[in-house]
Amino acid sequence: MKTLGDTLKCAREEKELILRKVAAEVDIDQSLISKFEKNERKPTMEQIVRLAKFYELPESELIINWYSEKIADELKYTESTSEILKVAEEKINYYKAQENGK
Amino acid sequence: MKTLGDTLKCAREEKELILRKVAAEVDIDQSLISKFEKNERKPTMEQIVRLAKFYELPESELIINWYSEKIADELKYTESTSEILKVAEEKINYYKAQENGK
DNA sequence: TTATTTTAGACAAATATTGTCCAAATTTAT
DNA sequence: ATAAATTTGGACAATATTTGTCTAAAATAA
Repeated sequence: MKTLGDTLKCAREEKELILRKVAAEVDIDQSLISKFEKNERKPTMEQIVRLAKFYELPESELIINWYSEKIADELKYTESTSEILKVAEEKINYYKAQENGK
Repeated sequence: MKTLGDTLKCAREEKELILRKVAAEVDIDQSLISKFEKNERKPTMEQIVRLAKFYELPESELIINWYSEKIADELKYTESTSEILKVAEEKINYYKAQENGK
């Protein structure tokens, strides 16, 4: 299972960059970036965008990983998760339909 | 689309109770309960449990609603939501499998 | 070993959530 | 219509959660 952290770490290793260097370029503390790679902290959306740009990764891939991990974290110790996700999707579709027909 | 707030309000009206009364019984400010019913605030899990008990509603129904609304809120203005949910489910299943085989 | 890179942990700063109160608005009853 | 009761909105303080920063320990490479 490839995590957001894995993706970021791979991207950095591909380019053979050290944390200090990336940190300077994207203006994020190197310790934070290390934690992103180890999934100990979640980047903010703005950080995601900057990292995607810097590593030349598709932003959408990172965002999908970001949200799905957030949700997985929330439901990790919960029952009826597939039911919850099913209902969540229904509600989202309902809200979005509302928005369009506004 | 039946919300958690709808469920709580219906339950209260079924029993013909006023907010003040419920508030006293479950020890939650009546203004808060009003907001729960209008989906302006989310109850905490503890409050969910107390309300379910008081109204004699299945706790799991409320919890499913609670989580699914939380997720729907998070994804309301996001793209690729069904992809996100799909990936989220995969990750959850992965984590849970890990837990069992620990 | 020494130098470099990565990681862990503590802590303050910034955000977000929650509970409480009160008065305005709404509804119901007289 | 007025008065009484109920519901609701909004402001604010209290709490909790998340985030950024720093420092030094741990790990890795030279």
